[in-house]
Amino acid sequence: MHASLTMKKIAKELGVSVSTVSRALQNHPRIGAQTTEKVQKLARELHYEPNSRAINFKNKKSYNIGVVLPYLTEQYFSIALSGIEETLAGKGYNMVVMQSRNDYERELAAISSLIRHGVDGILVSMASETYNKSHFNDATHKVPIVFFDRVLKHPKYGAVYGDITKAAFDMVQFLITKGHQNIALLNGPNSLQATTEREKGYIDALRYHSLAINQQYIKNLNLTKEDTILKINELLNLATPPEVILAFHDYIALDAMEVCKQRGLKINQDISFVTFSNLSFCSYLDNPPIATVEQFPGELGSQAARLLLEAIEQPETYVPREIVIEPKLIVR
Amino acid sequence: MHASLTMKKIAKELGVSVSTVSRALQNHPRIGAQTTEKVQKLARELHYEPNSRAINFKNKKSYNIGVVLPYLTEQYFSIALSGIEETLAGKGYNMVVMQSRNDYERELAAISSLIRHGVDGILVSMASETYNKSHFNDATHKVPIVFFDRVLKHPKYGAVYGDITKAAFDMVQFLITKGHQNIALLNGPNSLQATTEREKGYIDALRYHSLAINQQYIKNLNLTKEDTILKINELLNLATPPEVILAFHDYIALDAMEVCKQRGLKINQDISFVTFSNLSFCSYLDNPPIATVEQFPGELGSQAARLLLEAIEQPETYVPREIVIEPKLIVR
DNA sequence: CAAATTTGCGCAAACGATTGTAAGTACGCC
DNA sequence: GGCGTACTTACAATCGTTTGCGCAAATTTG
Repeated sequence: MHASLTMKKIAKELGVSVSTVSRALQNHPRIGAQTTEKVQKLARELHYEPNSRAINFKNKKSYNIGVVLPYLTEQYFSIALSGIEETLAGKGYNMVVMQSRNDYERELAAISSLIRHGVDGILVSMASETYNKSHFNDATHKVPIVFFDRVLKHPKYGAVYGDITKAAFDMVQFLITKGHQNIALLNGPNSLQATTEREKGYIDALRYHSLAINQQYIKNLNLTKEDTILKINELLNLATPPEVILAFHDYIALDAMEVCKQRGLKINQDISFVTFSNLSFCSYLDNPPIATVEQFPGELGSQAARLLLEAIEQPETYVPREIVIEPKLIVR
Repeated sequence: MHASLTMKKIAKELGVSVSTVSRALQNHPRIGAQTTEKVQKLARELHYEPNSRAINFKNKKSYNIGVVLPYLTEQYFSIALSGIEETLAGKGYNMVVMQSRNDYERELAAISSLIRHGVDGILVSMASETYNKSHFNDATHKVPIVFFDRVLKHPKYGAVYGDITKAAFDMVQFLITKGHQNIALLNGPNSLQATTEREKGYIDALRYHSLAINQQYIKNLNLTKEDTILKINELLNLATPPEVILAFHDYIALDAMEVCKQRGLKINQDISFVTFSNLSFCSYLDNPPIATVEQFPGELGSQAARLLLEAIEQPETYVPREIVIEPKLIVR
């Protein structure tokens, strides 16, 4: 492995100086044509490749971007990651990926590890358990940070996210116009901004259509399966159980559907579901959620990557800003 | 951002030399107690962090590992990636992820990009369209390569994979003991080693139980949905259509099931499915494949990462080797 | 033909940290 | 008091590349 071929060797071989080799390889005009040719020929023959570690050191850049997200195995995030990869690859950057597993400590460790490894910037989709946000503040003194999807809204950070309030509003409005009245909301954890916005859209739509708001229809989940089962049972045990359940995630809907089936309810007949994530496998279900919201995670990731690259490459003119991606209602 | 605090500044501030600062921060015994204390105190106050780019340069290491796999969005690979991340993080390494999208050119570009970015080693799960393998040979002159799952078996490379032949054998044997005779195989593309092995296990099991091998029951797919639909229709159009179909992937089974349903067949009644990947959402199906093979992708990734780290950290004693992970038959 | 300009190339510093070697001081011992 | 031994710290080289500057030789100009 690695004979460690440097410019020095090429220079010695040809009896010229290292600086001449360097300039010849860059086609610098101050180097003569024959010398340039001679150097490039030998470099090609020896398969010379510049030492990226030395170049990174000199340029104070690594061309690596850190990405911190809750779970790689969640399709939503892996699609976002795909979008990020695509955008970065086009600009010569690679991505270093770490999972927070929705854990604050891990998120902290991931960010500091990325900084220690010398990434040029960081894309973050926050862990649901992140209540203390000061580590982002510390980190941003070192490298620019852009949030995507699970964002921290603050003028200091760039952020790319979907308009959850509107998505929830549209969804509820769709259900109302379909004739539904008893619509429950299986919402996410309180720590996520999206949870608040989803609830707002839900309430706004009910108000807009002059329907009563039943607080018992609104449940916040903590992302564990037990809690989902608990909360769906609470809904089904109500005097007037909901006809439609708005689940913030496909997997939540699936778990809830299981409970319904066990209780003898027929999905899309006795009770229907709509969701907030459009995962590919749902189309294979016999009774899929009747509607869903496409949030374009790939686009989210891609835009966030673009924003971060701007922060890295034009730091003088860059102003952190927020980009909103319009979600789209999909009726099955 | 970045005031670029270096040892030089600390040294100047305290009127000592840079080397003293360096050694004081390492608690080197040659530096006096007060000096060490003084340096560390100031470093703490100024939030000094060593410049990782300079250290990477000096150590000729980046503590970054490249990972090239077909698709991030395939749950199987994202689980493997999770396993890789976990193992690497424990050893102070981060991972740089790239997708080949099963395309040879992209795989090539990914590997050379990783090398240019200075990763210390590369984990690869090969693209299905990779017929020419010479780029791996070129790359391994620069950094060690370890394959996982979709491996290239060659003494030069480490490799971690599942025993597909045994898995297929066990699966077919299970079906035979359940009384099935007409078992078809929807296999992967020819370019993948696993395809050959799966076919071998399938044939071995039939032979072992003295059953005839019907070549019409064996179909190789090219991973496009159209091809899957075409091949499943060919199977169903046979004079004696199969009772059970062994699909090499859950998504293939799902697409095939769709076709069956459209043709009025009842899943798990008129025709059954078994698969070779145990994706989480299948448990939510009303009629899931009756059996599947758990291949432990996380374990695969984790072991591959361990092997690669060995190649990187003990290059003198490292000998490339193959690690086989025993798959497990799961009956639903 | 001398002066001015261009052309071609090497020297050396720089990036930030590590580390072998040297050099200085203080101490104890005979 | 001189010398060996600790002890403490500084100097300088090094990793591989880039780049400003300077110095020759070649060429053009008046």
